[in-house]
Amino acid sequence: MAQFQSSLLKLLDERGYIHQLTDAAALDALAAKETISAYVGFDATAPSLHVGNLVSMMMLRRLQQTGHKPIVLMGGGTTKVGDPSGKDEARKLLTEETIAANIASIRRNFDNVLAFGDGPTDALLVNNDEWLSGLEYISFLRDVGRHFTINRMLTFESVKLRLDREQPMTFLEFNYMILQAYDFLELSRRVGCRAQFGGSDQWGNIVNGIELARRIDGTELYGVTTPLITTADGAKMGKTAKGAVWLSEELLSPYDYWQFWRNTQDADVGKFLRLFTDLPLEEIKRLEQLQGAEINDAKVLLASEATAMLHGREAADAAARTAADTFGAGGAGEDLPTLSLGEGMNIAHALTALGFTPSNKEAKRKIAEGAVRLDDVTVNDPGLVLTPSAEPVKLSLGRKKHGLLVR
RNA sequence: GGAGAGGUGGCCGAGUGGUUAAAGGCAGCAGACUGUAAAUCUGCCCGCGCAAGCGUACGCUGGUUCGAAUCCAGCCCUCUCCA
Repeated sequence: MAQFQSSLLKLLDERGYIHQLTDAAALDALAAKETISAYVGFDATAPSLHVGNLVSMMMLRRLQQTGHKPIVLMGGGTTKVGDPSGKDEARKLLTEETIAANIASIRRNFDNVLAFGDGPTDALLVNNDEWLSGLEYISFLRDVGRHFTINRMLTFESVKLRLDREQPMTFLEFNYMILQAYDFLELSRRVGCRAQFGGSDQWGNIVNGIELARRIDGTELYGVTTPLITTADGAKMGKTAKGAVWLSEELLSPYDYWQFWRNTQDADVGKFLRLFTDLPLEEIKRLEQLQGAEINDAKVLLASEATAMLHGREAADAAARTAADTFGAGGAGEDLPTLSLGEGMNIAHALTALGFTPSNKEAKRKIAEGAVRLDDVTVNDPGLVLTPSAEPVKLSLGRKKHGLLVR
């Protein structure tokens, strides 16, 4: 493993963020010498980022921690075009209003992760729509388009995949990678951005940008990609059956977010602590070596630190307290999801309303299996009608899903 | 353009007239064991309904039949080979 001089690359390296870098020595020297700025591009297709984006977000945080300037690039313009990779069919195009609303709410995902402002190392948020929408076709083709060969573009994974399957790929989408490369050039011109970070799937796009800037402006730019973060059993991290693990609390409550981290596998604890918390490495080393039930302490710490970074210390503490009350003491914490019974409600409907079961049918099955409890007493009657009581009642499905029924 | 093969539940994949809400696997959920872990074993796994029952479902549209995922016709899409 390379020995880095700059605190930035040292930190990224020892915490496990680095998969590939373009010119390691030069970037290292540059980061050791001066304050640099680097960016990560994010899609604006949804109103929130998810855990899959977290590694890149953390890279920006590390950048700021080591005295550099992070740039969050929102793909307002590129989202209008649609990334051809990922899904194998063309995405539906979003309206400008939706994109703007998405960007505004994604910005809040960063509230506690980065410090924004006007200072030299304060984070900056830019929208590539600023420069992409104003592009003039002919001059863009002459200045930028001539640096891309179709031959090369056709070899890109995202393109090849489509063509191999004979799925249509529109000219619009085909331009996506050029626009992404152009972003890097534009950011280097506008704010002197020197590096781009991204997932390993972004390697091609990053290299395109670096090459483009070298050819047009003669500027040296750098790229760093992160490894694909998988769980110990090989699954892509953050993908659950219910979909993405969202970062915004409107889509996933801080309590559920805390639970997501709390349920990390033993084998992943060290890796995740390094990537997703600011805990010192010596402590992480100690924590990941805990054996048996003791490693649960490390998971609690992981959950609380990760939640605090996103939702604030207060929300993290509340989630931790609720978990301790519910799982440790066998009681019920105040942070559990609650359901208002109103006039009374069938128990199966309540389970579905809380999101514990996908359908009433499934809820009844779970009751038949003996998995449903009211204040820790197993429920046997699938037709049970719940009536509101003064005191909240705890409704549980299995070991992990708990909710409060209130009047 | 020609010839062949095929489109089945979240995914893979069996099924070629009735007992088929559709084998099996994966994923998922629950139970046991544990540590809110992993592994393992067991159960569940379209929806509505307290229930009886009802509604949807095997690419699309129509047809044959008491009865169709299964047969027929047309259409759409995919794959392989030839031009």
